[in-house]
Amino acid sequence: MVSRQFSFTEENYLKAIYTLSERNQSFDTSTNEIAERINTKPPTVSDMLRKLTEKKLVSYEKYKRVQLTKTGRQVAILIIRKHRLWEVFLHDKLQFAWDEVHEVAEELEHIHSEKLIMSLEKYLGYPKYDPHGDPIPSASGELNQMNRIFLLDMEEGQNCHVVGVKDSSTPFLQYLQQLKIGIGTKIKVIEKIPFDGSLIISLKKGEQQSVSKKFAENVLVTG
Amino acid sequence: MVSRQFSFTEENYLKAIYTLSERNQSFDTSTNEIAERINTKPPTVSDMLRKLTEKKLVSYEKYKRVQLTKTGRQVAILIIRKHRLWEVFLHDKLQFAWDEVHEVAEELEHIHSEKLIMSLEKYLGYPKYDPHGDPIPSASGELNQMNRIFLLDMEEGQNCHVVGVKDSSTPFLQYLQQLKIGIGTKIKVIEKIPFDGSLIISLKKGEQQSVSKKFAENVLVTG
DNA sequence: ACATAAAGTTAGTCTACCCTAACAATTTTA
DNA sequence: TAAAATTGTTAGGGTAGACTAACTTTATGT
Repeated sequence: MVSRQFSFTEENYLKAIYTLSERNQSFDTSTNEIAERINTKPPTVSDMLRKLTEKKLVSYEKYKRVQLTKTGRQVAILIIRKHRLWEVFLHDKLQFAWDEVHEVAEELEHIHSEKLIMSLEKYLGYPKYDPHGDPIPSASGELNQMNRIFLLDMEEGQNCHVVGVKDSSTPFLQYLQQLKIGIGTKIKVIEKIPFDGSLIISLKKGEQQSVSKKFAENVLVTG
Repeated sequence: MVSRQFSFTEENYLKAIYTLSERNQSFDTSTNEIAERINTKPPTVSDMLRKLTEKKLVSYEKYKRVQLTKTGRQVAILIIRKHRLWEVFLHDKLQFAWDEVHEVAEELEHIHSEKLIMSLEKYLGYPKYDPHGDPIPSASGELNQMNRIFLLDMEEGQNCHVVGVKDSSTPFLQYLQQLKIGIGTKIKVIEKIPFDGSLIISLKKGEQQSVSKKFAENVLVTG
């Protein structure tokens, strides 16, 4: 099995390549994108890509774009699994706020112990999603994507509940908290204003409020 | 406050120096002792000692013995605090066995987050001792030592309960498990055999058994 | 299309941490 | 107390991961 064999740094590269690849739906990424994401300079990334290529974790030819190999993707997904399980622990058990879990999980995700993560998962009750609504991969690396759409794409009169966010910056998460919107919050779309794309929504009986287009395109709900 | 400023490696050196210093009651230690404990070679230790001296974490002159400074000791104790709290977590919450907690805690102890460790401590109910019976330092670095003696030093007829072990090797911990002896187990010393130093003890009503001198000098009990 | 901009790589350094071989200081012991 | 043994340091070198400066390849724009 895949375990114990990669350095802290290598793991971070794999995770970055995975995340960046997922978002460009060409499923690949570039030297500069990686450099920016992990706060290094492009030459450092070039070096690491050579190394990861030798280890058959990425497929890469110089001056071209990078892609994870099957093995590389597997490793990346297991790190993300650990990251998200730790986020659940921090939020559910230690009462960390939505916007505080990420930073600590960045460190915890590198703890190498198969048994630890299996026990943690059991202890947390086999959660399917992390506090931001992102799905938690299974031990075998499967990731069950839910049918998620943006709040913006809901029709008037429809009900839904929040399952995640696109933007997970602190200001946005704090705004959500202020609006008392979190994972699981039920929302009904009352009206969509064509003029500026804003929405009038209600949270519980009677509590209506208006949210901007920008807000609505950063909230993920079940369709 | 002391936080975030030391590398994984530096933290391991400080912890090793602390532990070794405590056991030689001269409260200092030597290059070779450190090298052996952290599996490096003496020259590597020499280098690191120079570095730690510059950072005022140890007081040290070359060819002499090393001692932690007040700051150095404080840092070491906070790492030990983290180590032991994680051990409690692994044992109490994730059901890790006595002899499985140490290795994983070696990694977890280096997670840098004041808030994490304070929350964890609260979540665990402010435990005073880890699963091996070693005391957990407070956030301010105080360590309340209990009045512990070896089982060997008990008198015939006396009652006590187990609070820790001296040897924490896997074979010993597994033997303890087999004997159904753990932290908190109540023991009555029935008889001490002068010939070989072995003891006859009883755990509950009637369940008597014999344990060797070697065994009895590795079990810590309240006196 | 070809000059220029953008992206990516190579070359040469740097620091942290580790090593072996050789040497120096200290402690032990005859 | 002086030779031998132990302990500790210095010198020189290695690898991982980072950097800047200079160069090469690919993409872009009129």
